[in-house]
Amino acid sequence: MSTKATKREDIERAAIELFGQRGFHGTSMPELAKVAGVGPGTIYRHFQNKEALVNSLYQKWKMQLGTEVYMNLPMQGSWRARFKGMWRGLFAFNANNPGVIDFLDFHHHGTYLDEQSKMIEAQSVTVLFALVAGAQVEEILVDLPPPALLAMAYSSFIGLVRAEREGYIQLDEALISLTEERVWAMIRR
Amino acid sequence: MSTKATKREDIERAAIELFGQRGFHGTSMPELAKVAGVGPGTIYRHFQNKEALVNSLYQKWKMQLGTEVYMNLPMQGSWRARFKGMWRGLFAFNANNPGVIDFLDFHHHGTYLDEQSKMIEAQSVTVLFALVAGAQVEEILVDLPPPALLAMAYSSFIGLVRAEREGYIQLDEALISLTEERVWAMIRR
Amino acid sequence: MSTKATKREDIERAAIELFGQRGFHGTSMPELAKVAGVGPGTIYRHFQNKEALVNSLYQKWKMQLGTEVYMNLPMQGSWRARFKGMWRGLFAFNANNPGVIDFLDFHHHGTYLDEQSKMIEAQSVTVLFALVAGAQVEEILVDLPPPALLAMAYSSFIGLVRAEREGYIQLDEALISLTEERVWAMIRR
Amino acid sequence: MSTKATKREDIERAAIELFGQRGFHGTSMPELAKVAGVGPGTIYRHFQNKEALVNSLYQKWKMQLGTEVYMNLPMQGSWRARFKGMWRGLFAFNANNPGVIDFLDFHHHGTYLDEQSKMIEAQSVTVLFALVAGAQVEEILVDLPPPALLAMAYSSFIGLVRAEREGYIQLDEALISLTEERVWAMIRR
DNA sequence: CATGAATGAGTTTTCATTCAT
DNA sequence: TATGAATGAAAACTCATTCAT
Repeated sequence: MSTKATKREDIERAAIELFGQRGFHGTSMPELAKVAGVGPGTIYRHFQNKEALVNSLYQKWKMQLGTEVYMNLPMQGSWRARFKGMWRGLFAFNANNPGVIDFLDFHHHGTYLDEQSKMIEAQSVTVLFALVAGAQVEEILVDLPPPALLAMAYSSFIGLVRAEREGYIQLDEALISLTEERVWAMIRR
Repeated sequence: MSTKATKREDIERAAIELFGQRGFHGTSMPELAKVAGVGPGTIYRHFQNKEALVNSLYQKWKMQLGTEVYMNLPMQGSWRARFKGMWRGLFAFNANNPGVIDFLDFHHHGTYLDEQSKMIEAQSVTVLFALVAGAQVEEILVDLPPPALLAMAYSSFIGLVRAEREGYIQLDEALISLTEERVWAMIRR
Repeated sequence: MSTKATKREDIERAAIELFGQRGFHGTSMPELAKVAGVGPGTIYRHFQNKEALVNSLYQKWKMQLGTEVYMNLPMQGSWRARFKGMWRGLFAFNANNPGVIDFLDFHHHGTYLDEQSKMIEAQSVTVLFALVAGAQVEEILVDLPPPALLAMAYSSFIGLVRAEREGYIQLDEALISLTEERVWAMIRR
Repeated sequence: MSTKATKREDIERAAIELFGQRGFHGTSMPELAKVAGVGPGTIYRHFQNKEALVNSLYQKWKMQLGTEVYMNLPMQGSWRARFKGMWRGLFAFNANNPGVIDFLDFHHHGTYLDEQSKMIEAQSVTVLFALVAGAQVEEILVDLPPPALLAMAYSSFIGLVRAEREGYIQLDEALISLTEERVWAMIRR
């Protein structure tokens, strides 16, 4: 566990937190450095500049989210089981990586995202569209445009995470389970 | 149609557009002035400063949204009819005031929102919680914490608006009707 | 008494007051217009610009001060009587034209004074130097460099005016008379 | 001799010079930075803003002036000796800290002075009033209101400093001594 | 490698001045 | 002639980035 690795992680943690709360332009580098417990100059030993920092984080976590959620998705079970896996995977990811969902959602359409970030975003969307379309072919999911279906389901997740962050609810096992049932009721045929 | 009113409206339109797309800190005043077609100094004849501008818009539109959606809400009809009214009202509002939903959602948790803005936000949330709780007492809506139920439903709306803005879907009458059915399926007992 | 004359006078009065209190750069034209009770544009119908306004006032009052003080200066009396006349003349001028002494003193060395203003300033100084030198030749005044003698005497006047403006003293007949005696004691041989 | 201390001192020197010559509002920060030989942003690393800068300087030098002049004031000598000490102390201060007297006099009544600055000003005035009143009780000084006496004496000092700055006189030992005699003649009973 | 003082380009904001009414 | 809304150049101030230590 070298010092470099630790400092870099401190910076990344602080960046997720501040970018997720105040946004990219609302977060200054000296502020970020202070929260990370490093000097402003140190950030530039690990990231070329502010844009490189957001993009690095966006790509890392967008891919991480995809990976973790897919790992929770049983490939041979029923569609219902798969959805259950995804839903639980999303909340597990959020619980294990606090602030990351906010960060990803906030920076979703930033003008500072580079080609790589946009590509990863587009790919993950494409994969999900295909998944939904597949379930529709099998007459499992309701027959709406996949982007609409996905938007409603994923936004529901986002909304619940936000509601918890704002202190309105507590996302425990029971609530995750209940909400999973309701969202399934929304999207299933 | 005085010049003053027109300039102020131009500024407000440009601010809704740019703040909604790039955020508060991501929008510069000269940029905003250019889009509004006025000189930078002119903005300050109508709004004390940048913060006063966002807050003015936030308050105006948050209240407008509440008013318009409630006006579409039949007070003596069934709960189902009421929900249908609200859902249609939300999309009508979005269609009539493009960009405003994005603006309100983006600035929802800004550190630059003043007390007045936070109060309006809190009030609108309180009213909706009460509405949901009422429907739960009558065993119409599913028995989840009202904030959770509301978060899922409202976020679904937000998600659909975003999906349209990003070009994935077209929010026509048919789709609004279908999504209304699906969201109702999610929240009803 | 045309409207124009009145407005111009209102502007001049406001300018003397504000320039004398906050200085040239510390006074804004809209502010000045408000105190004068006119629109900002109106000032520019009477004065080419802000600099022309100060210079006009500086020249007018510097000359007026010279004239009034000289009119109180008996040409055939004793030097003592002449000084008494000047001293009384200065305070009479200050009483009749409140704020003007502050204005003249404040703007004494402004970079915005034009050639004409500087010439009037220089002339009035030259005349006074000659007067002092004359009294020294007659062995009436103490033998210091005229600028030094003048600086001490005139500054004493300024100091008294300031002290009254700040509320420390009341410049009534008695005090003017007493201070005249003391300043004469300072400068006489 | 750290770089930080030097830069801060450069800024303070430039500020005394420019504020003393052109006034607070007549001096721009970039201009000040250029004279100080630093970047505009550097000023803000040492002073919160322009007002904090003037106030810091005003307080520092007002107190320094008081201290230095009092140190030259023999406590057991005659009143005459005390006055001589003060008068010499004032000119010594002016010679050692060129521009500071102009700065203090110019900013004496600025609207940008904060409570702390006004308090220091008020305190120094109060102390001097008491000193004068004490000398009057002992029938040393002439019986005028202390503020009037003080105004005349201190203004004479200011007038002499200004006259030198404008090139009319040279404040050498001899002239300081002679003016001291004349001012004493003015204020003594 | 890490730092943080220094920088200057860019931001928010002010204000002298203009000009359509 | 008087106005005041509008302007844009210039002011105060911020902050991403650099570089000497």
